[in-house]
Amino acid sequence: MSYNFTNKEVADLLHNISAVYQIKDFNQFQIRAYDTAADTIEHLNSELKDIWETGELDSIPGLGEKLRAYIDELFRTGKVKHFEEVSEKVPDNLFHFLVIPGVGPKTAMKLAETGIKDFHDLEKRIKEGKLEGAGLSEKILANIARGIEEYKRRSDRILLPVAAEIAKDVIDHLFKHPSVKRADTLGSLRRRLSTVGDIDISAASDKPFEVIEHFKKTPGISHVVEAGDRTSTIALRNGIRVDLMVQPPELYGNLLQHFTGGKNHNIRVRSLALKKGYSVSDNGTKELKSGKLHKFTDEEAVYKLLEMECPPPELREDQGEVEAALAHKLPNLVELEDIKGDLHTHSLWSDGRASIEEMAKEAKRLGREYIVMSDHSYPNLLDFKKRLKEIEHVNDSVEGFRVISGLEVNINADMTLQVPDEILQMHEVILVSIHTAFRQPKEEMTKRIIRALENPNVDILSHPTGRMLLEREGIEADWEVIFQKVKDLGKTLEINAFPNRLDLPDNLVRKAKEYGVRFSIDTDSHHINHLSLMEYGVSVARRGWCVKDDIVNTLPLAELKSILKDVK
DNA sequence: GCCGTTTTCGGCCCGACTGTTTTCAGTCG
Repeated sequence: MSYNFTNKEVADLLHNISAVYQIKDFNQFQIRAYDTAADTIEHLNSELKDIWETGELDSIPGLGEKLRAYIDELFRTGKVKHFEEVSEKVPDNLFHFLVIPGVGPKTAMKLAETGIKDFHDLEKRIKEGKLEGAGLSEKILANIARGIEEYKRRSDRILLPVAAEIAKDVIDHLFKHPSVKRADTLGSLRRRLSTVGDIDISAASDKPFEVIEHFKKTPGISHVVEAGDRTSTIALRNGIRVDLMVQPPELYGNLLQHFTGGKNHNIRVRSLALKKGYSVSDNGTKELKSGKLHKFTDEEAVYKLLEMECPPPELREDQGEVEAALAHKLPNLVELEDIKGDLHTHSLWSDGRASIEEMAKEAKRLGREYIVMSDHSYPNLLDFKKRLKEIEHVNDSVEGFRVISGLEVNINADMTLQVPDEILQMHEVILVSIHTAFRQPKEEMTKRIIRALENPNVDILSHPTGRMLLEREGIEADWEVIFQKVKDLGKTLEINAFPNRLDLPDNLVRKAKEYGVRFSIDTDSHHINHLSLMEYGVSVARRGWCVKDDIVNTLPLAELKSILKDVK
């Protein structure tokens, strides 16, 4: 008998206990321990419950004796006595208010003590001016009101390419100020996470105040959230927040280093620096003994002073990259330029919006050597032979480029494939994927995928989890069993580059790589414009620590044939 | 509450901005 909690639920619980501790003015380092543990659990590669079941909780950094015992108690009994005791006199509704930007535990407590029931009640009372005497000044109340508006408008997170596009516009605007010498993305956008919350931007300039003033005039701005001497936050009309940090050019490397890494990466690096006698911040690296300040124009130098390699931004999550950088053993990650072809594309023959020839020409223009034309295998709609003829024809007419015949075949809910083997055998590359019955139980789903992989005609498992970012969760399956099977059968796992998929997700890519699995990075293009989305799949692969050799479509056509045997 | 090549106690990353604070608390990243 045990109770189920997702990683997110456990993380939220620990964050809530941290809030309770903050209200009670507990030791700040205890508070931090809860938040650190929560963050670690939220970003775990595997389900915490699975790790608990195999008795390996002690493999998780940041979980000591006490937190491990609490988590054990949680999974066994469904609750934690200590958590209940410590939150006994804390009103539950407090936690509703923590989602409002600018409202932390202390403010939330004041609101809860005033007898406000929930978010909507709060909104109503502020509008009606009924919150005087709550121990909150007018300015604070106005700030909360604005926070509520912002929270309501804020699309939770945005897709990576959307964020990248907005950031590009902001950076273009910044460069219109003559004093701006350099400008880049920072934070989760620079680390290329699949989805991004806030957009962080850096600028190098000797006139930070002027640049902040210029930033306040960014096109599309709704209002200025805050503005200081060299940092500022604005909210755009679409509800997205943009942070700007400015440093003079000689400190630009320090700035990039400080605001690129994830929280845990930064803590690791700065702790390490302290042991070596340095205090690291965006204002320079200070030698503690002499007080000497090292200023760096480039961030590589910050790491070099600490006798480390400079980890690529995508790796700065404290997932082993600090150790690798210290040992000078960072992987040489795959790059967009390494990609030679695209193994998953669609045309007018299924749900694509361009002909095979148009797709081939555009792919060639982008420098690719080949594509797999993998239309859906609609069994009653597709004239397979006629389509193969057309592929042949395009191969004759588009010179120096190869269209490989393929199909994307549904794995039916009953574990059969959408079309019979004789159809599969007519094609050079077969991708399989789940498009229906996403909510099957884990065991059944795992068996369903493995059955499909065991078909000797099948080459690639496409968008394996079926997730749609910001829309729906992926399927539940025993991924480690599947990865082992993919490896044993010599099949390929797809990293789907389409922006709302990015599937496999980066954490599972890393896990699959441990099993020695090889990957393809494919755009799943349905339009010629989609063919250039490859870079987002490459970002996922890089976040999963993939090098060139892990990716089959870095191979030129001649060598690809050694892996995809039916390719002529 | 966690952690260890200064180890089982005594430390724990660093800084910006806002409010009303004349030295600091709260929030955020």
